[in-house]
Amino acid sequence: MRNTGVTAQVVNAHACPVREVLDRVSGKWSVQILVAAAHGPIRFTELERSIEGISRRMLTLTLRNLERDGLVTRTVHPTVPPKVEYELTPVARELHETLLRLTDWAERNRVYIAQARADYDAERDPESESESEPT
Amino acid sequence: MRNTGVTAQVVNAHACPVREVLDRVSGKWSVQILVAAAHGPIRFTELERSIEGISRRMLTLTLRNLERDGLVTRTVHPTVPPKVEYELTPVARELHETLLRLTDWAERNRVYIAQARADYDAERDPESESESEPT
DNA sequence: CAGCATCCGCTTTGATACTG
DNA sequence: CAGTATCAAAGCGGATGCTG
Repeated sequence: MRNTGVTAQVVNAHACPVREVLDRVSGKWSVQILVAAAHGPIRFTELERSIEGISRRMLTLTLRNLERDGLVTRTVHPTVPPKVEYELTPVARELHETLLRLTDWAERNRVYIAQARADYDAERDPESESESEPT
Repeated sequence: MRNTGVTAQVVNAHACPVREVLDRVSGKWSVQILVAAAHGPIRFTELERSIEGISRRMLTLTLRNLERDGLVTRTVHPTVPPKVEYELTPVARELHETLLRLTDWAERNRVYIAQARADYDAERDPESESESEPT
């Protein structure tokens, strides 16, 4: 995320932006957060619970990065029990749309990929799969 | 890449496929390779040189994963100096198309994001930027 | 409730050297 | 040419404990 360094810049102009996106989205939780927040303003704890596997630390860190990149807005309500809401920015909503295309691709080819993996693994380690017929 | 574990599955059905894609593409070099190979069959060394920052090890590993997922085909030409060519599968080409959308998003909003970052950083560390006016 | 700081470990990556 | 094997370094993520 933070530092791709020189390596990313040697590739064509095609790849650079791709890397940019990826670096911004490749975080283990970034996308989940984006998805969770896509429905509208959401509180810290809400996020924490809807993603669940995430730790507080990661939620905070990722949120910060997202905020830094102008993808989410952070609104603090100075109430007695603190209340902070996060919301996607228009730019992030666009990204979310794009992410949906990827989702679509994943869904359409999920079986293909699973199969490819199975085949590949079966050939490399036939021992663990007695029911297949390599030859 | 290989193991997202339980954490990925607790999120909605929306996010799962996203994670799948991400896990498959989030590798530091996966996308570059996909892009580099999108032009047609390409040899190992060609890839190594066109991506440049990549190490042999990483190129091999990433290529293997891509192959395992059925995203690239590996063709070995049994010639005296070994010749191996990699090519995207139709499925990978589709992914590549989708990646292009992301690229597009990145290009369209690159400035916005850079600005957002600058602003954010300026507010957190005004010291290093004397020319801005925090207040 | 929301968030930060610290420590700690696993995974990923890189450097280097060797082989069919 | 196209890998593979090994080793060490780095980054990322998790657990825990402490605040406003």
